[in-house]
Amino acid sequence: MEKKETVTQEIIEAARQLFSRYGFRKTTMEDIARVTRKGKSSLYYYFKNKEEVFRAVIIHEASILRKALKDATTGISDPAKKLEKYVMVRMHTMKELINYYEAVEHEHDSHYSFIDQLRDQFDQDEAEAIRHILDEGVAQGKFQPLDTELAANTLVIAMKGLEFPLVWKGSTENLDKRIHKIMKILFYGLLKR
Amino acid sequence: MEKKETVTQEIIEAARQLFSRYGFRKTTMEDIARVTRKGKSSLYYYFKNKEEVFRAVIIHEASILRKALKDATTGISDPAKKLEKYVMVRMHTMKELINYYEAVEHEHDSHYSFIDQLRDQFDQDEAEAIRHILDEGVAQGKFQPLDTELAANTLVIAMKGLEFPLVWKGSTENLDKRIHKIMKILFYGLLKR
DNA sequence: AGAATATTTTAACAAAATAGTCGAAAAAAC
DNA sequence: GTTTTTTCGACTATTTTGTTAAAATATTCT
Repeated sequence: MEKKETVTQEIIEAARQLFSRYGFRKTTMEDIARVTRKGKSSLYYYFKNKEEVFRAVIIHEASILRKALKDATTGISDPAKKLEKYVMVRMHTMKELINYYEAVEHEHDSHYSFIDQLRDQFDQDEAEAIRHILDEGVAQGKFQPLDTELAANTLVIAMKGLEFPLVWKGSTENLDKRIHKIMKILFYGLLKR
Repeated sequence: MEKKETVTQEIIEAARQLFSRYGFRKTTMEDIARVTRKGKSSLYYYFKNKEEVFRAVIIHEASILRKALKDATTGISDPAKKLEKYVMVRMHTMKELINYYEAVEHEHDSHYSFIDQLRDQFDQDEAEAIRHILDEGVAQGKFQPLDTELAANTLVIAMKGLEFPLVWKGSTENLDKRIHKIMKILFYGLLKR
């Protein structure tokens, strides 16, 4: 009945911890089983395979991120501030997810195309969310009239560009400064006046 | 010549990072090789096996800890403050070494007796260092006369007792409070007056 | 109760990963 | 140019790991 759903969630939570700490490769089904206090085989009653567990975790995390972004920006009316807040939260949250990244980026060669699929989906959603903010800005006469779809895509690419150094050095101050700098450049080209 | 020593140190440093992040089990020789930009086989020119690398790392860390303790306490003349500082630094540094712990504690059953050896040696050194501080306190008339050897051993055991909850929750504030509390209790039973 | 269904465990196995070996090539020292 | 030191790739043996199927156990329903 609902038991299955509960256990599924427990497994996802356990897997989330492990994946985020050790990455996909170094996390074994046995690790997950141990944390959930189950036999390794029992996991296969809830998930078809390891990849499915990973997919579930990623989707779960993505929804968390989406909610965080929504919560952080809903109160803000000024589009510029909203955009900056969005980028800020997005980058900081993404900082927690580096290990998934690493797990994914490195063995990108082989058969992990489902990740690319998820990523593309997420990028698309993100571009749309940003475009919405940009449209708002244009409608309010705060932003210059522009191709918001193109601009949104550009911003997504820029954020992805910022992610890579994030993997290397975990210094939060530098990240904030970098974000601020880029946002400022962006705004001075974007804002009317 | 000295090249060998240099490379050995580089390997130890790389292994240190990896072991502390992933633990003994999840760190592979290939991981270490990758970080040091060497072929996996090359490592065996410097170390007999994985266990040897681990041993070298542990020994290195132990010496670091010893130095940190010495540096932190040498300037302090008041034995009570010195003792508190010692415990504080020791616990906080130990916090970084949890992953070694995990790596060791879990597969304690099998052939890792060399760890116990190292641990015993370290405990002994520690007890001696603490006893020295206690002796000083007694000599200065700040501490009640007491069996300093017994007291030192007790303190070592107390610190080890504090380590376990440390594995569970990483909250630094709670740790500080707990340490403070214990130290206070200890001092009120220890200090003259 | 016992039948039907849901969940867990056991045992097994193939494929992948991993620790460790060896000899030969490269590089460095002499 | 010979010797010594260092690196590396190919190979092997062993262990780990993902996955499956069937048996065992627990839970729910009638």
